[in-house]
Amino acid sequence: MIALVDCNNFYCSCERVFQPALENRPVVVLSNNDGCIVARSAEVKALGIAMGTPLFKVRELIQKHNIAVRSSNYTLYGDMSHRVMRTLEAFSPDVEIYSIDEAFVYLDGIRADPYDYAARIRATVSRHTGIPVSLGVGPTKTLAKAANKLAKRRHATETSNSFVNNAFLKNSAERQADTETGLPLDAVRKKEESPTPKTIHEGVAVVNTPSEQAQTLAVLDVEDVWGVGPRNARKLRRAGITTALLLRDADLQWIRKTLTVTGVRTVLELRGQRCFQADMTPEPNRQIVRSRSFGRPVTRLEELEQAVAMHAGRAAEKLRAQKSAAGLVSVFVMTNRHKQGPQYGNSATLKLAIPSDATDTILAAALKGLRRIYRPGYAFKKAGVMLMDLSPVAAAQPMLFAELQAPQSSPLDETLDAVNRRFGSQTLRYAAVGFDHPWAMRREHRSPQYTTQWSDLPIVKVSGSP
DNA sequence: TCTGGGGTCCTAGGACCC
DNA sequence: TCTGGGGTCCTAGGACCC
Repeated sequence: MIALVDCNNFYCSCERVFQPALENRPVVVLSNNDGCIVARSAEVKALGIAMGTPLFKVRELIQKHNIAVRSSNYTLYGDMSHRVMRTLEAFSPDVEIYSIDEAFVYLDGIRADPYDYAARIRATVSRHTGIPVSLGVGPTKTLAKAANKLAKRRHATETSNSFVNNAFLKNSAERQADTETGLPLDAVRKKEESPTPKTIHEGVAVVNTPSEQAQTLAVLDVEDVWGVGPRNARKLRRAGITTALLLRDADLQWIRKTLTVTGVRTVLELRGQRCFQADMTPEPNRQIVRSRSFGRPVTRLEELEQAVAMHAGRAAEKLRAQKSAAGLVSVFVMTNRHKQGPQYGNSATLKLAIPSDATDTILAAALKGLRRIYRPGYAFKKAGVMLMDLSPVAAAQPMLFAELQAPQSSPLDETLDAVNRRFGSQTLRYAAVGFDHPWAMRREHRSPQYTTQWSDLPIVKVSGSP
């Protein structure tokens, strides 16, 4: 069996751990530049604010419901994620970290009852980190994902009842029935009690026996299946496949034709056959991208150069961290497509004579590319650097006639990385990055870096003490 | 005023090889 | 008059994930 552990509203939960006053308040966390809402507490979801909504569109709702707003604080979230993952590793030798807030925990060889074990994991993560998690357990990754959806619904029912209109808890069939019958929500909720009382409770769901599988998939909308995106969901719905159960039982030939092999794998996984293997030791990335929107429009080449130099430097750091060298350096700029006015976007890709991980080489290539694509008279919104054709440093292939004496790694970069690891990113940087960045990202609501900055440590006041 | 960032995999079609 | 068959590699674009 495989358990999918998913942190609930992860970024919001991180904020709450260090500011308990947020506990019973609706909370949102914003994307870079404070642009969109990328994380919502249960209360906010219940208000119907969608993932990815631009902040300026819901200003009034935020006022009205006293929603707490935070800029994203990736230093904090990254550290909290690490703590959660370390805790999980105590429960199984095989933990696959899938994203910042999710991990597959393999329970093969673990004797305990899966439900009890999952409940213990949940309680321990909560005690060690303060982060609430949901666990879905099933024989394949896709079924574990499905079980997790069920576990989350249950959890949400328990925590957000004061905000209700729990429309999002039910699948569309039930949503429909609900408006038709006009039944009070509580009555509706009783109808959807778990298949077997013990298998779904308190943020944990186990989907194992054939009947558990069928009952779970029957109440899951087809778009909620892992691997089915909005495009394919529309195709499936047009063909009458509206639930995960109908997808599971669909004709494989037809699926192959309509959704390619990716779809076939998903269907087989729903049938209990493992197609997505465990991946405990992730391969290095095949491509590295660093880009940011600007806090305000940028028109001058010099400012773009500083931004591109910064992205090139950070991309190179990431490259060195995974011990790769890049063969191709690409740079891109674009204007704001949401705005009136002349639009322009372009990219340039340069091939390095020898694959390199050196900041100076990559930075020089990126700036060269930028000067090639820059056009005056445009208000740029975003710039970025992309590294491709990556290979392990040890195996870097020089071109036949290139000079061979190029060093594999520069002592300068090694020092730069060491200093920045210790004193923080960008402590030491190339002069091309510059100093004042009026175009820098906006983060007006950022919380302190509680766990990674001495100066930001939370202070505990004991009552009665000064 | 204000609209994120970073990835992967698959396929079709073109270019090319013998 | 007649114009094969089989293969690889690369890339752009689409779809998905968080």
